[in-house]
Amino acid sequence: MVSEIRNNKHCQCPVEATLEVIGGKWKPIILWQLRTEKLRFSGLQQSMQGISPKMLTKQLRELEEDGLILREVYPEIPPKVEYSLTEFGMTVLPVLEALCKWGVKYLGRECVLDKQ
Amino acid sequence: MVSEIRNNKHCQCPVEATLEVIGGKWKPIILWQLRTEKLRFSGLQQSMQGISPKMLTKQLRELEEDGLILREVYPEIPPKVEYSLTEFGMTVLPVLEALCKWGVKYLGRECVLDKQ
DNA sequence: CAGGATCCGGACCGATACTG
DNA sequence: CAGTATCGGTCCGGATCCTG
Repeated sequence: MVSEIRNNKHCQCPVEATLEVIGGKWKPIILWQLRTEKLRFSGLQQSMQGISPKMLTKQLRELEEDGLILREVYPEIPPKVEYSLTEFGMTVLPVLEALCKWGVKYLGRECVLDKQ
Repeated sequence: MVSEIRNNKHCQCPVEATLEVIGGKWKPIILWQLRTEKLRFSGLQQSMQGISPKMLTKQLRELEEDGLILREVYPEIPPKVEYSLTEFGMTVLPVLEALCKWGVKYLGRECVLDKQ
């Protein structure tokens, strides 16, 4: 199923595959929020300024399909759903940190250029 | 200029900024191709199965704006243009390798799942 | 050779309203 | 509370044709 999606998008290349998984607009933030704690849907929504429920749902489902996060539903009224990183999901954190580190360098460099 | 683009896309976050820079569909491949050698437009086009000239141009211009690659025009007829990595562009290679490494893990895991 | 111009479908993504 | 449904705008990216 997941591989079908991948194949549709011609993702033989590991780099592209990774970008498909974590490259979604909100996915890095979601993963980062879940790094230290389980969060509920509303918790995530609040911690991410202004994301629409539709988008949040979509990104969460994709991350779940890709095995990075776990979705736990508690059969209660009102409903309660908790999201957390899987073990595999945690393996992506160093990648995010690498991206972040380079991003800092890039943004800093950009400012220098702007001042010239 | 670059920062305006960035700001339009709300890129305060270093991770997102990085993804904007290298997240383009063909950009990782371009950067990877230029890792070891200068290449001409046609050379790049051949090494990347089926990219249209429009897209290649666009991605190259963006990478140039972001300071990752250098565009050298030789005033000849017929025209000759060579693309190469800048020093700054080389600093992104380890990031690509991190993405690649995790991608291999992800794709391998995916195959395992598919066989079950 | 290295692209620019144009057209177009579809994906991405936001806003809003509604529901079990 | 945790979503779904619907609408609509923007942009990505491919195909095709054209040019200095």
